[in-house]
Amino acid sequence: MDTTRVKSNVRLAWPLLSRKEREKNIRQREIFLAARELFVLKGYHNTTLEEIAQQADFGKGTIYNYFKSKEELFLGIINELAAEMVELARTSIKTTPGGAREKFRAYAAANIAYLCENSDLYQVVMREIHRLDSVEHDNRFKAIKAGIKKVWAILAEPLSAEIKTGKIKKYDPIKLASLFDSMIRFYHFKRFRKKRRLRKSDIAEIVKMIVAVFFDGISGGRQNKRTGR
Amino acid sequence: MDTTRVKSNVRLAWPLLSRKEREKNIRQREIFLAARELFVLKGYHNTTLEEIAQQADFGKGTIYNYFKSKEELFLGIINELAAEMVELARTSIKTTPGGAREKFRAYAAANIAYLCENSDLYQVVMREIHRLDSVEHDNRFKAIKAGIKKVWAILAEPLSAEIKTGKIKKYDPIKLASLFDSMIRFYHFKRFRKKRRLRKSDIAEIVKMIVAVFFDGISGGRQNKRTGR
Amino acid sequence: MDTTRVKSNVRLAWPLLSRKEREKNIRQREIFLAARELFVLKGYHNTTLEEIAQQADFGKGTIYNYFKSKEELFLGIINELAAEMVELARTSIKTTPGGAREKFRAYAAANIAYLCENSDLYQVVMREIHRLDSVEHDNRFKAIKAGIKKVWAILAEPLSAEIKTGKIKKYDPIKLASLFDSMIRFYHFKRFRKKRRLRKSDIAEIVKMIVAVFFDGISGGRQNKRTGR
Amino acid sequence: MDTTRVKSNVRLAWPLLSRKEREKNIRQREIFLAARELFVLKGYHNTTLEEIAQQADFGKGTIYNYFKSKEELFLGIINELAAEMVELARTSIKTTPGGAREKFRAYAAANIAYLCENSDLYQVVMREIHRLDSVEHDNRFKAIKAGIKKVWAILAEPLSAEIKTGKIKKYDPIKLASLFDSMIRFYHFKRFRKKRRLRKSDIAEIVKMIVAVFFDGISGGRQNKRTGR
DNA sequence: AATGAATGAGTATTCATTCAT
DNA sequence: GATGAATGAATACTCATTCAT
Repeated sequence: MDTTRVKSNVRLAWPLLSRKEREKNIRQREIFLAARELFVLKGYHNTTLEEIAQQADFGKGTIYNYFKSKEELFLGIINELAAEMVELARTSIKTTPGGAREKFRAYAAANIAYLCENSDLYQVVMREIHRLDSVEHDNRFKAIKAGIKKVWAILAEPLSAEIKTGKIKKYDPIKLASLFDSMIRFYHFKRFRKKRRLRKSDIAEIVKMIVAVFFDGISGGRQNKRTGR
Repeated sequence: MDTTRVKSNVRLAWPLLSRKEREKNIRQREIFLAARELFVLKGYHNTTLEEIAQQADFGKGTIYNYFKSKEELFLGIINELAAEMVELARTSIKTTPGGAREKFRAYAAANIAYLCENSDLYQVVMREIHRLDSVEHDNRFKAIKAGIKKVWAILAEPLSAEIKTGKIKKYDPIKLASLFDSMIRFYHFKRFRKKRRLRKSDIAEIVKMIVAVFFDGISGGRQNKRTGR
Repeated sequence: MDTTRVKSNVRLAWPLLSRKEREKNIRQREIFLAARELFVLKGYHNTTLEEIAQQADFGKGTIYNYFKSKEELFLGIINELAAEMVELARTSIKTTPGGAREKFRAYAAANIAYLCENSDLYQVVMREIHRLDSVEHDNRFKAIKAGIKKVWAILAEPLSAEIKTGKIKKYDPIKLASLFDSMIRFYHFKRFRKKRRLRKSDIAEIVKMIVAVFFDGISGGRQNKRTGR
Repeated sequence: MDTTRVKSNVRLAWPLLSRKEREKNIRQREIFLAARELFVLKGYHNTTLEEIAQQADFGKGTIYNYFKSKEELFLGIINELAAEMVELARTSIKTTPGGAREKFRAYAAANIAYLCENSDLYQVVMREIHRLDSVEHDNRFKAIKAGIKKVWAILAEPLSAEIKTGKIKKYDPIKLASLFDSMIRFYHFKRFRKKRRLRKSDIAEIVKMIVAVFFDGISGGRQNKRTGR
């Protein structure tokens, strides 16, 4: 685009968006993040648009130039999370070399790290996601439902492969996948015990334990003496 | 009325509660259950006191003779669940003979069965529990936080014992306990995929799988052919 | 009803409504009238529920115990007017002895007198009725549309009869009826010229003129000297 | 650009308005018409400036360069109508040869034809005009009030003349004038019964009937067979 | 004790108007 | 001049809570 600016042949590769559009996106993102932060802090129902506006440092009405309603704002947040979770799973599983164990280790690490960074986001989504069964909101949550299923499908693949080779016991791979997902989530329950930010080593340790238990169980045998706590 | 109330003071033998008090308790319970059913069905925020009153077949004002506020009603429900979960854990673990594996199997079965019966209750609690971090509600949820910790402590005990004998690898028993808890919860995530009520055999199968994975891992070896899918 | 109160055989004929219901009706009427007064004064859009509540001397929420919405309140007012107009027409036409001229004279007098008493009501209805064509409100105004048609049908009857006898010229009686209605309405346009309440003699005079013009036209001839101004 | 703007000062010969001013007027007219169309379609309150701007193909802010406010825009429309109605009356009455009957026939035809062409405009004005009594808007509607009075005065003139000659009965000519106006308006009430556009012959027929009734009344005698239905 | 009518604080949303670009 | 993003006052409606009966 913008062929008039010929001389500078760099950086023009991508724009596609006018300055206005880019600024619009930025502001939309600002509102998005403000809403996220507040939903996280106080929950969906307990957050007023007034507060979101204040947090975003915009007027109340401005928000409606970017989002159709409070609910859409919320759904946007949820769907973003869903999409990122799927992307996370895909990347971890596909690009990590090795077998299921290595792939799952990578996935667990990435997942926990991500949810750590965005642990608040995770909280708010989990907090509200249980409306899933509520009739009226049913179809609005399609995206996240689909996302979860997709993640499980992605995780199930390497399991399937190794089940065929006998390297993994014959369980329903989808069930295993979702079981592993639950185990990852266990970490987040712990979080409400200690508020402190976690260090990388903490995550690594947690991941090691989850993966070890998932693949080898807790029974018997000699085992790493140091980390085994 | 109340022909037992003759001269005799016998009736004090057991109840310790006057007829009035007993009736009061009964009515309180009625309201409690009505609220629970609705919270479950529609979520805390989407349930009005009007509806609860109707469901309980009482006047709206009457509810305030039994509960200080809508929130207290809700906290009552949550705390009841917490107490029951603790009781469930205690019973399963203490009374089941055998080692950790047997005790955990019993606990998992009891827990899932219970949450199955009261799956709706579970849903509503999970739906709202994430406010735990929310500053303003922090202390109101003390009871359930304590309950969860208590459950973990109970579960950790047999693990500790077997870790000492080397029958179980050296992990932090509390972490293991909460990890197992997460695995049980995995079942509930599946629930929003299929609405149908589950049969007893379904539960048994799920329990078998969870316990097997938890204790033995998914790796290798010959394995029960029937359940292993 | 209420056969237990046998002795007093008077005044029990009608009640059918408990004291509560009667009080409810009274309060509903109070709100109704308050709304009417304000709609009249400031128009539908410029009247807030807050104001209505204040005028009715109730809390804002109370209004919603009696009317589903502001719009329903308004439609209630409109429909009431419509119903009363029909009743007015029916009574005037059916019960007045004599021919079309006498019946129309009675109708015009009754109509003007009524709209005089409730001239404000008439104003507000006219003010908003022109939304009739607005797509979205179309079916909500069914009642008043039907009412107007009904009035015309009632008026058309005696005209039809006399057209058959040749006493009245051969025009479409429905058109004549609506034309007469328009002529009555002319009086109301005048109203915005002079605010003062009108005396009975004013109405009589107006009616005489309208009826005279409608039946005999303005052309020619000797004519009643007193009213003819 | 603007090649006309050469040295010559000729272009001042006629317009008295600079090109700028002329363009300004044109744009103002565009906005005016856009607003009119929308007010007509959806009513004053239900039309947003956003929509007007879009319809006029201008930016929202631009409108404020031409009109001080939404209300002024609306008042402009009303006043224009008033002015045109006066002009219509003046032309019809003054230029039509013959007596009152002929003049009134011409006026009725012109009026109905005009309001037909602009029936929507008429609707919106009528829809809002009843605010006339509303205290706060009182003086803003001065122009249209004056317009209506003026129209009546114009109509009253030929009536006066013929009253003096005895050709018309002795009624207050102003009252007669406004009564005739009401009769014309009867046509517009009918409109909400049938949406279809009306043909010229329909108008002619209506006019004939109104004039006939107004001048001769509906009573008795032989009468034009074709139109008399 | 039971009731439910009354209450009004609280909220999402709209839209005329302003103003920086 | 033209623009439209930003604004926030304004408003219909909800619902937990109170209290007179």
